[in-house]
Amino acid sequence: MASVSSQPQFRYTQPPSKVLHLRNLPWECTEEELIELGKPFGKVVNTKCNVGANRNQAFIEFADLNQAIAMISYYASSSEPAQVRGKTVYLQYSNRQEIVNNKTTADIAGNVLLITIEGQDARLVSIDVLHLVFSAFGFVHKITTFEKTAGFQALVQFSDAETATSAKNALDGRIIPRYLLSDSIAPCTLRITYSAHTDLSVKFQSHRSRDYTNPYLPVAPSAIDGNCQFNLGLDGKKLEPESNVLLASIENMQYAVTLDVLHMVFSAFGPIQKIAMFDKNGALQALIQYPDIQTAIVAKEALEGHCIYDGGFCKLHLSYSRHTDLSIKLNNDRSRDYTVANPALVNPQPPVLGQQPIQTMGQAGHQYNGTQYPAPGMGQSMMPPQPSAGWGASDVPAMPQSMPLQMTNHNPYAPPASMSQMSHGMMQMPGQSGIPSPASTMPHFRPNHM
DNA sequence: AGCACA
Repeated sequence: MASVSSQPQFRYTQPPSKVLHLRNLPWECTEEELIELGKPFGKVVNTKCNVGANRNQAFIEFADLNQAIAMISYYASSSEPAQVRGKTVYLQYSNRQEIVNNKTTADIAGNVLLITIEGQDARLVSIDVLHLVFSAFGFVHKITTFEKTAGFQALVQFSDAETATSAKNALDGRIIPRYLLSDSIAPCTLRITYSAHTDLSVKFQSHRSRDYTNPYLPVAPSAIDGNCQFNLGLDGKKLEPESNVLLASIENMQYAVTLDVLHMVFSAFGPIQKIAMFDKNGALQALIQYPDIQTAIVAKEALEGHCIYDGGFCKLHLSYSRHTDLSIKLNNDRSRDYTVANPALVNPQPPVLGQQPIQTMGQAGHQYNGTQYPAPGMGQSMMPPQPSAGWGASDVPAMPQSMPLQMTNHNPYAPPASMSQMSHGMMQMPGQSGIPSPASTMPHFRPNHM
């Protein structure tokens, strides 16, 4: 009972070390918090956080072995467990005697972030979605994407390391908000480190790379047509069971497409029960519900690839939605239930911020399971330094609605400042004022028109 | 909730 020397080491027989191993830490745990935790027991000379596959482990190294013993002993007999922000932290002696800090390029702050997108459908995350996500923290200069053994990755270039750091701190380990992705895309987790790059080289605007500082950069031929898998949801990429609800993506939307326009176009094939419009991947999408699958099939076959307007404008791409019955909360300019003759619903409600029939954009922050993270840089005028909402409540919900189409139109690109000035989706496409509105331009849908 | 290293 006394002899332990050659036994495997169990938790109660771990030999003391001035290094303590901590687990079950919260995501946001910082070096400072580790120091706070250890400080009552001695001098913390080194820490290492975000350790392990889940990055919820850490190490604390004390100056003296007795200090580590004091901490272990204290919590061994304390009725209160060690905690970081209310979360119980489990402590034990490390099996090493000192912390080895391998500072790599991934740890050295820089203005370019290396993003690894994890998830079954990571490759389907468009560069526009990434741009949207990262723009919440400051002007994004450039993005390149590529495929490596690590999976689908992107480099995102900010002006400076501070902006990059705020984005990294806020987004590392988070998922891309669901409302930014097609319904059928599996959750995508972002893993973020610093890149050693300082200035990315982008030759073309394409589906793989963008330079947002240079609107005159030529568009890569591959991005002009054909290669639009990202905008299309998952057409052809995945098995899509037929459905009475069609998902329509509208490409090259030089003209506004209204609910009434969609109703008119899709009504040609049968009665429409419901329509819900929303922005996704920076493009307009709509769900159109027919009473039956057969009608939807006919409509899809007839309309796929056709344009609502002459000249290749507002090209439709259709897929089958997973929905079978849309939930329309209220009738407004973006969603309508044609089956309900409820007077209360017939008159459009006043506009609601971030209104979304399918998902409530205003609550998007809840995608993050209530975990709070620091304010994006753009929020400072509205919020104190440590707001509770991140981009969930104030910033990003406005953006999907205001996102200009970037590849399919040739608007002058919004200047950097506008991104942080944007509020509540009010940014209209610049340079479009001379184009007749669809209200005065009857959409002449022609089945044979390409 | 169980030991780090791009």
